Amino acid sequence: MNDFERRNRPLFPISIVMELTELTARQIRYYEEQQLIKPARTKGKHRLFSFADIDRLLEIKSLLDKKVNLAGIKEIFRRRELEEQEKALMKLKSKERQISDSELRRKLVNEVLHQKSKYANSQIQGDLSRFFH
Amino acid sequence: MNDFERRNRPLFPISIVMELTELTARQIRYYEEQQLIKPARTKGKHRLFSFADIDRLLEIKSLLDKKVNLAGIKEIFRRRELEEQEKALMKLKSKERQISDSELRRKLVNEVLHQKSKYANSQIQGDLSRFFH
DNA sequence: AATATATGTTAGATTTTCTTACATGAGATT
DNA sequence: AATCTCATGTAAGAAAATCTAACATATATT
Repeated sequence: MNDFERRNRPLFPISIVMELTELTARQIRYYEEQQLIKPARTKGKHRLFSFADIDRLLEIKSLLDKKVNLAGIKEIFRRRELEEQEKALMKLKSKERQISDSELRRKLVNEVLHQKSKYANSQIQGDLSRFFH
Repeated sequence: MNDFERRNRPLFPISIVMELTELTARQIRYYEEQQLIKPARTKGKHRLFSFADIDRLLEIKSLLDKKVNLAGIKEIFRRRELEEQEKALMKLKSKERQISDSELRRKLVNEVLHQKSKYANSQIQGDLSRFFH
């Protein structure tokens, strides 16, 4: 289980989340209705919250304190997610570059080891060849 | 909130603990009956488990796999708790010793600063006193 | 004044958990 | 072999927790 899975694993019933966040059930459900959080559900439709959900709720609370309305909070979250996607993409690309770099290096080493250099048939080799055999 | 409080905070309903430990409700309740765990309760008597409880349950499971019976597991837990109490005591004592050491140091410094040294009225001071005032 | 937003409250239905009691399979004991 | 003990399964009925939906309301916005 990686960090992402640990943070997003559904674990907590609403009663515990109420305690941890000092929000009412009504507030929590309303924020879900407004799509600021998407807690998991049991088979019986009871909500199950993750650590990530709780963090979000705490942030919602703090932003509401700063008079940001729910639309604003939603937008803030949306932007952060875009940023994070962006970052993930950059990371992926950088990994791809790394891979192709190392691939390139591997090929070059291979060529050198097997004398498949571009210059294998070049003037230079021709020029030097008289010193061999 | 310190580490102890974090590990012992009642958070999880039995359904989640069942998932995390792969134990049945019957098993979990039975282990409680045998006093191997003591989960907290809500006002309405529903069990609430902490991270520490979950760790214990996983250990119970692993020991049962090794054919240790519940009495054995209980004894193992009891011994570990005694050891831990022991350690906590040693730590406390060492802290006390530290405190009395620093107290002693403070007093010595105080004495030196205020010329309350044993030697304040010694020959030596008497000898040097003629060079002053 | 009318509207929108965020939250409170209540009611009835559904889900989850509780306790208690009886059942059972595998080993240990007689 | 019969009996006992231990750990677990299963079922029933009660109680607690959560759900959704609806209506209520205070404050801010238009």
